[in-house]
Order: sequence, then C-alpha cells, then structure tokens
Amino acid sequence: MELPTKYNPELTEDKWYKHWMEKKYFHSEPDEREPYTIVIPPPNVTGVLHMGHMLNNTLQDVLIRRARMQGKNACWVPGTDHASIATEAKVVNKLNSEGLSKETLGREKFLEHAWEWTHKHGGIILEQLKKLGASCDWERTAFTMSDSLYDSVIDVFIDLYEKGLVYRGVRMINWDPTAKTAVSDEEVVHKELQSKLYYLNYLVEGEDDYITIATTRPETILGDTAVCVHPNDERFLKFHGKKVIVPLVNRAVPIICDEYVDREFGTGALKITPSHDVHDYEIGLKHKLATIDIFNDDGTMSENAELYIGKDRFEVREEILVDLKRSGNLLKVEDYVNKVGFSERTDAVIEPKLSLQWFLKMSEFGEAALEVVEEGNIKFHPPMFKNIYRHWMQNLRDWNISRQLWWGQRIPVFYLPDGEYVVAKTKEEALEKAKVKLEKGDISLTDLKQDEDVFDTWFSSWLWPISVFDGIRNPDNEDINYYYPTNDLITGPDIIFFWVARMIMAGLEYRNKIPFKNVYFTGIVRDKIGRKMSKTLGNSPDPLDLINQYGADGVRVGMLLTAPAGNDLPFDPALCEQGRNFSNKIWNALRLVKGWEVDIDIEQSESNKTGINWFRAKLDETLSEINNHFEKYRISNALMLVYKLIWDDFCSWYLEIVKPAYQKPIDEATLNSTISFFEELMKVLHPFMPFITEEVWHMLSEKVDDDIIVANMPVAQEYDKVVIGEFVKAKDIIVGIRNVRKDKNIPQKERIELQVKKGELDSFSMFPVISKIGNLSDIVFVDEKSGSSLTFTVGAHEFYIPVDSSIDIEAEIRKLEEELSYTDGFLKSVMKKLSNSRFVDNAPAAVVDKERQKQSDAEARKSVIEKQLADLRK
RNA sequence: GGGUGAUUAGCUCAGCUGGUUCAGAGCACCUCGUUUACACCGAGGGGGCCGGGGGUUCGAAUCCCUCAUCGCCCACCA
Repeated sequence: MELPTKYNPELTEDKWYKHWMEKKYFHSEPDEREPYTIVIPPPNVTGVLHMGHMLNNTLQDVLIRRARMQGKNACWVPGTDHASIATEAKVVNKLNSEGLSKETLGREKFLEHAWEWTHKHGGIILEQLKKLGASCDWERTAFTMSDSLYDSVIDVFIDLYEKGLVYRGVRMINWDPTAKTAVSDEEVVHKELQSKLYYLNYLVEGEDDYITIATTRPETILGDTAVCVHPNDERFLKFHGKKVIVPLVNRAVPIICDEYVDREFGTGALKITPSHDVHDYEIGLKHKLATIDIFNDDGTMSENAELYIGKDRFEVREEILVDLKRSGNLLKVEDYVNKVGFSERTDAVIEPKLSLQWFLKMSEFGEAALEVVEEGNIKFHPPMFKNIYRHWMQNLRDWNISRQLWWGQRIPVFYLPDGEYVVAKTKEEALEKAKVKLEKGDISLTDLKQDEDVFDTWFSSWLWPISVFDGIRNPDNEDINYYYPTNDLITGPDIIFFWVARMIMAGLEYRNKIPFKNVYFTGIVRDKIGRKMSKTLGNSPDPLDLINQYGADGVRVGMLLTAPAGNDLPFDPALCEQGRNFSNKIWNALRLVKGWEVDIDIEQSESNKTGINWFRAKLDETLSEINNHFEKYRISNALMLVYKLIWDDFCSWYLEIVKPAYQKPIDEATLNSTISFFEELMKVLHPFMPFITEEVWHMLSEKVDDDIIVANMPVAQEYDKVVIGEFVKAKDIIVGIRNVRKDKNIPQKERIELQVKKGELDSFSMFPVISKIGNLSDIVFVDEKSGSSLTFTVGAHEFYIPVDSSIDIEAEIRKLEEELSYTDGFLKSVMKKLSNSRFVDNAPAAVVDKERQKQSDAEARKSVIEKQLADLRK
C-alpha cells in the first residue's frame, strides 16, 4: 500500500468524528466508575465560532479526552445560552428591516419570531465545535430556554423570593437606551473619553449675582433640582438658603449644602440632577429633592424636559450649548478626560436612571462563596484570579435581575388590580395565592397581570452546572448526584463575576456544594499586534477556514502551543502551520514504519536492543513529566513535551537507530517494539490531536472493530535513569562525529572508524547505537592516538577518527586553544569559589561537593586538551 | 484614585522553596545538505550584563527597597 507523502486531514477528520459518534464514545451514563465532568460555557445560541471558543473548547477537549482515556466516566455537557439581550437585539433588527416592530407585533408574535430565529441560527456553533473534534456528549445538549432549564430559573426565583432574598424597588440603575432595558453593573464597561467640561452661570434668584457650576453633561440641567455647595466654602456662604434659576427653563431650585462636594474641583458648586446621576440621586434623597426624569427610554428628551422634547440626548447637548451661549449662561469650555459607561452589548452610552426593578440581595451569598475559594476547595488557575475574585466578593452590590425584554424567562410575578402582587409558577397558582392575599378571594384570572419583564441571562446561566442535570427541579436525581460537582471549568477571565462567581453562589445555595473543583482561566485571543479579536475590527480569522487550511489537529496545536493559563494569546496562523507540520511529521514516521519488511530469521541487533531500552526509559520519563504538567494545568507545556518526545526522541533518534538499511528487512522483535511505542505515543498525543492519532493508530497494526484508541492512557512506569544519562553522552559523541565529518567533508555515506581511548568508557553500553547513527565501520579501543587522525573530546574523554587527508594543524590548534581558554576560565571561577572559606564553611555540603566535582572534571578536561595541544605542536 | 500582575534571546514564554536543569524551550534567523519516511525535511550554528538603580547574602534572574514602562481588575470628582 502506497501512502501519500503528505497527511491529508480532510480524508480522516469527518470519518473519525462520525465513527466516534456512531460508537457513542462521547456519551456518558452514571456507572460505578469515577466521574469526570465538564460543563461547557454555553455560547450564545445564535453565535458563530470565534477564536476564543476555539481555544476554550480545545482545552476542554484535551482535558475530557485525557480523563476518558484514564478510565474515568467522562462527561462533557454541551449547550447554548439564549443570550436574552443579544438575541433580542438581532431579532428586533431583523424585524425592523422587514418594516415590522416589536411593539406592533406584540409579545406572543415577537416570541414566535425569536424562536424561529433561534431554530434557524441556533446550534450552528455546536456543529462547528464538532469540526474541531470536541468530544461532547451531544445527547445531553442543553439550552437555557428549554422547558426544563426555563422552569429551573422560575423555581429558583420563587424560592429566593420566599426566602426574602429578592425585592422589587426603585433604584438608580444602568439604562441602555438602545436595547431599552436595564443592565447590571457588570454589563457596563467604562471607557476613557476626551470630553469637555462646561462652565455654566446660574442666576441667583432675586439678585444680580451668579453661581457658576461645571458639568460634562449640559443637557441634564433640564433635570436639575438643586445646586450644591460645600457647607464650609466661604465663597458661597452668602448664598446659603437662597435659590438659583436653572437656565433656559427658568426653574428656581434651592442652593443646598453637602460635604460630598469637592471644593477643589471645578467651581466648587455642583448641579444636582437626582434622576440621572448616582451621587446626585443620593444627595437628592438626603435633602428630599424633587426628581425630574428628563429622558425617554430611548434616550430622547421626555415631556418633563420641557425643551427639545423628542430629540436625542447627544443632539440636545449640541443645541443646548448654542442656546446657553445665546442666553449668556455659558461661561467657558475646557477639555476634559473622563470615563463614560457603555453598554457591553450594544455599546450605547449608559444612562443612569431611576427605575423600578427586581433585585437579588447579594450580601447573603458572598461569605460562603468567598470561603470556598480562599480555602482552596475551588482552585483558580492561575491563582492570581483569587485576588480579583476576593475584591468583588467583598464589595457585592445587589444584582438587578430584571430586564425590559421579551426574550427570556418571564418573571413569575402577577399583579393584582390594587397594585399588590403574588409570586407563583403559573397564573392559576397565582390566583390561589391572590385569593388568600385578598382574604375574600373575589378575583379572577383576568384580573391578574403578569410582570412584563424577563430575567437577566446570567440569572439562568448561574444555575448551569446544576440545571443541565435537572438538579433544581429534581434535586435527588441520578445524574446530578453522580456528575455534580463537576471537575473543571474552562472559561475566560472576563466573565469571572458574570458567571463564575455566581455559579459558585448558586451551587452553594442549591446543592450545598461547590459547582466545580478547578477553574482554568484562558487568556484572551489577540491578533498579532495585540488587539482583541473582534467582529467589528475584522481581525479574527474564521476558525473553519483555519481548520480547512491546517486541519483541526493543526489548529488545536496552534492554539495550545503558546496559551499558558491567564496569559493573552497573540494569535498567529504560523502556529497552526507548526501544528500542521507536526501532523505531517507523524504521518511520515508512519510511512517509514509501514514500509518495513520483516524477516523473522534476523537476530535483533545490539543497537536495536539498546535503542529500545533507551526509548522505553525516555517514554516513561516523559509520561511522568506530562502528568506533572497536567496536575498544574500547564497544558501547553504538556503538549510541548509530547511534541519533543515524538519529533526529537522518537523520529530523530529512535527511528534512526532501528531503521534498517535501504531495502533491508527488519527483525520481528524490533518492529513489534517500534509499533507498540508508536501506538503508545499516539495515545499520549490523542487528547491534543484526536484525528491523526486515531488514524495512525488504526494503521499501525491490525485492529478489530472494538479496539479503540481511547481504551487507555499509558501510565508512567519506573524507568532506568542510567540509560537516559548514557544516551545523553552518546548524543554528544555522535555530534562530535558529525562535526568531524562536516569539517573534513566526509559524506554520511562513507563509513569511518572511531577510536576510543581506553578508560572510563570501556563498559559504555551505547557504542552499538553510536556505530549505527555515526555510520562507523569499526570502533576500536586504543591507548594512544596514532597516525593521522582528528581528535574530539566529550567531557574529558578523547576520541580519534583516522582520516586519509592531511590535517590542518593550525586550525586544530586554534580550536583547542579556544576550548582551553574556556575551560580555564570556568576552572578559575570554580577555584575562586572553593578558595573562599566563607563559601566552604557556609554553603551546604552537597553544594560544595558539586563544586569540587566541577573542579576535578574541569581539571581532567584541561589536562586532556593540553596534552592534545602538545601533541599537535610537536 | 485604589488594588494587582508583569518586564528573561527577534517573537511567545519556562525557570517550583536563592547554589549544574542557571541562563533554557519552541518558533523565527544564519550556514550546509535534494542521503532510500518527511524540504510541511535533515545536520550544524549565532543570539540575552534575566527593565534601570540600590540593598540582604559566601552566593541573586530568583529575596527586599526604589524608579521606569506595560497590562489587568475595581472605582462614575461634577
């Protein structure tokens, strides 16, 4: 059978993925084995795969496949998030483009469209994950809006309400005028902006005097209900108790005093707009000021503003400046840098706004959720994220969980005609509760009106590790008892508060157990020049294109190679190229081995035996190092070890040792060992590169249908450390031989003789290997160098290679002199240390001994070189 | 403004409790090579006063202080 010279992923990837699915390798049911569970961070249902997902899911797949091969009952639960605000925005856009609107359609119809959209675009991302090789248990695919998960959210809200942990109230919240909904504090991103500070004159009522205030938002003066100064500010003492006239609207508002005001900033006088500023709101409450909400939900001016009604707030900022200037109230304008909150989802400038919303009391959750992380029951990788987590946990603010949207779990609160409300799972239940509440019970279903709002998306995702196993509604079911707590969570640090922290809270509240044992925070995937990859910048490569180009295995390797936990990953397609090249290297090793003919009559050579002994030890050594890396979640280091084990140790050394001469057969024992090494390597690599390893593993030897590569992961055994040390020396000797060949232009084909000076190497086991790789005609032990030969030294040991051609004595001398001066310098530094009595007295004995050993080695080497030099100079 | 992490080869990073894993890895680069698995390859090779400055120590990339630059998180001085 002739194999192509290049590995072609297209011919294998879909084939094996289909095979895995048919064999149900990824499906898990509870059994007597140890479970190993990961729940996927659910991507937005209508999202498409981006590089961040690639990184994230590759890591999860590596962990889950490794656990599966280690004999654990591995279960990776996939699914999607309904992404309330993001999806609703998309559906609204689509409707608008068709000349429809949310309002005209009404809730029912709108939801039909939303579901239609979800069914049409939903789940694409999960199909894309299959291309990557993700070994999710697809039979368990979950969705936050499925009946079961929807119900779980409702149940949890009702429960929290009954525990007194949720409340409804008017608070200053973050309003997104584009999405026309409240958003939580975490959904606001602050950006630094170059803006202006405007100084405005307010006429003092009944006087010919002004108070000047400074503001960045002149349009909000229409909502001013006071001007505030510091009580001790002498400049304003004369105005205490008086009123000022708000420009343009000519409203008289009081001058109040509060120590909140910073006398140094601006003019020392602060305009107060209680409806549109958090601090102003608090001052307003304290001084019992009126509130005037001057904005509509879409950010245009409301009737309350009196002027510019219906115009957008930013348009009004321009206009009002013109008007203020005309009226003589605009004193001056300064450049000013400040931070402005933007909506994470829509990028609209957030409008602080007083609004009636539902809140979850967070203070009840913080302590326990912090403790499990502080005590290490949940470990963060890298641990630095503990600090960030702690800070947030210690400064918890109540969570605004209601959204003025339709796509999501509708809040199960029913309002009675008198404004009272009941919380109930269904309208029918609500009616019963309402009857009790009203005592007489003179009320019917039609009198009840359900809350129009839905829950924050994160109010459903915080239950994810529980709700995917239906552990909210059926807290004692087999799945949840078996799979929960999950093992590892792989996610980005950007959602540590949104999601990670809240899952921990929900886990403790509803299972009384942590939701996962480890959290691995990935880095953020950036482009080559360090920018975050984003759709708007267009700097994100399409993952599927990359897979087509380099193969899924190649892309996985590319993602993993330079992605230590928590570090940003500057993505460069060259990394995928490296992954693809690695695939090809493996493929060609397969071609080599497949091409060998066996002759059962051949004895196994000494060099083969030695090579096999060495590689067995090297493999076990590496396996134990890989374990070590996995324990510390150093996935990229683990991969690098496998990479080097295969490329360098197996291909460059082992295969070269056992490779038979051209068109010569190989002995049976060596072939068997080689195939079994190769198969073992494929298993070790399988979690990282599932497709090619499966393909190669199957081609290496006859497999019956039930043989699967996932059957077991090689376990590190005790290994022979001596043989590993000897091989290192053998490599040095081979490099010495190669250098001589190169210097003297002796082709690799030409066999040469190696003379070894008698002494410490008399029982060295590696000579057969050296002979094979060095293509030596003979190895002879000699007492002295004789005739025309070149010398090289390894450590303090001399080797001679007889050559026909004349030797460039001068060049040899120069080389030796360089070596001598290096050795000499090294020796001097060691001597210096050893002659320092404070070093000898204070340093541990082992360290001093090591230095003495260095000294004697260097002295031996020095004398060898000196002797060679003397010989040459004769 | 408050925290927090970094700064080691051209790039991305290792370097655990101070002393042979002490200056490393991968990629990139340079030279040579079309040798019968692989040019998506092989064999060699160059390259860093471990951000600057102090200190502790017999000994510092590693501990302490300080400065500089960068990053991240939190915080709405209008």
